[in-house]
Amino acid sequence: MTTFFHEKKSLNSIIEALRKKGYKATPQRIAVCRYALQSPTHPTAKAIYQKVREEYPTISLATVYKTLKVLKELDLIQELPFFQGQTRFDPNVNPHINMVCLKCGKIIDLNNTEVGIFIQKLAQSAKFRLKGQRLDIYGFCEKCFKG
Amino acid sequence: MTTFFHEKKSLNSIIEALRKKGYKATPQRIAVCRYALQSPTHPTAKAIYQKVREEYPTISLATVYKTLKVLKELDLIQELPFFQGQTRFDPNVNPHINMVCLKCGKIIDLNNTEVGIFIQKLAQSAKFRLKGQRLDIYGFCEKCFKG
DNA sequence: TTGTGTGCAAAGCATTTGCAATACT
DNA sequence: AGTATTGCAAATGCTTTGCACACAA
Repeated sequence: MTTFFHEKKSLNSIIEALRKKGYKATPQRIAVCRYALQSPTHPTAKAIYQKVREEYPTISLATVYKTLKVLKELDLIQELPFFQGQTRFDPNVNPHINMVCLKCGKIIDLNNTEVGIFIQKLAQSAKFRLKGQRLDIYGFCEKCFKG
Repeated sequence: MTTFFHEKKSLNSIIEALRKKGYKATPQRIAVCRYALQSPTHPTAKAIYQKVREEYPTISLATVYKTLKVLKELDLIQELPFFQGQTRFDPNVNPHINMVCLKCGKIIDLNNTEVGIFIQKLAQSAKFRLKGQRLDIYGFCEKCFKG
């Protein structure tokens, strides 16, 4: 079974998760979370910054980076370093495939239930204690291939 | 079936591949190829530079980067951007799993024949024209988990 | 011989850090 | 009130680029 979208976290659960670990739920952090954790576009830090600045004009890029670091620590987000210093952030931390189009640059998540099982079996056979994964496929999406 | 090592390319075939595309087979390039294409350690550009400099003291980091760019273009190497600006280079361009140990930092290739078939099927079902892949699993290798 | 490649130094970027002022809890 | 966080500017580190000289074909 394959689906294309992941479950979005509620803001309240995020605020709770921050406080539980001793982090303060500042308006800047909440704004970054709102965008970073609910965007399906795998945004870069800069893209998050520019979006959040629309409603929070004084926020700095440094704050965005610091917040992303916290979200990573809380396991609410996954960092995906790409080529040319393009690091993207993925709020889907479950085993899934990032389908990366080499033409339009879009990244679509492929949430396939078999994926997790498959890598679990592989890890087990190599006596590897699995903690996370990053599964990218590169190529052309249907639209770009046809066009 | 799973194996841990990939077939190493001969230097002659590499020189041929360079010339065929109009690139000159300079001693610097050959030295970089010898290390980058035959190392199982997924070295960084800097590590390649330091290794090659042992026998070629005048080589510059810029030349290493330029050579790696050429090797990527010739599809002889895969670039793997990691966290904290750590970009590693993998001479194994066939579908395989990079088993990344979060403790010792070692990356071991898992060449499993099913992997390629599995992602091909997934791509097909999503009408995605597959060109390449990057499949990482993160966790602890047997040695680090036991110790 | 000719145009590509090398090596150096400088530039370009993404990300991180130090610190004084600010504001959550 | 007390301490973590913000925002700025500077620093860091990887990678790229421009250019004069060297060299592979």
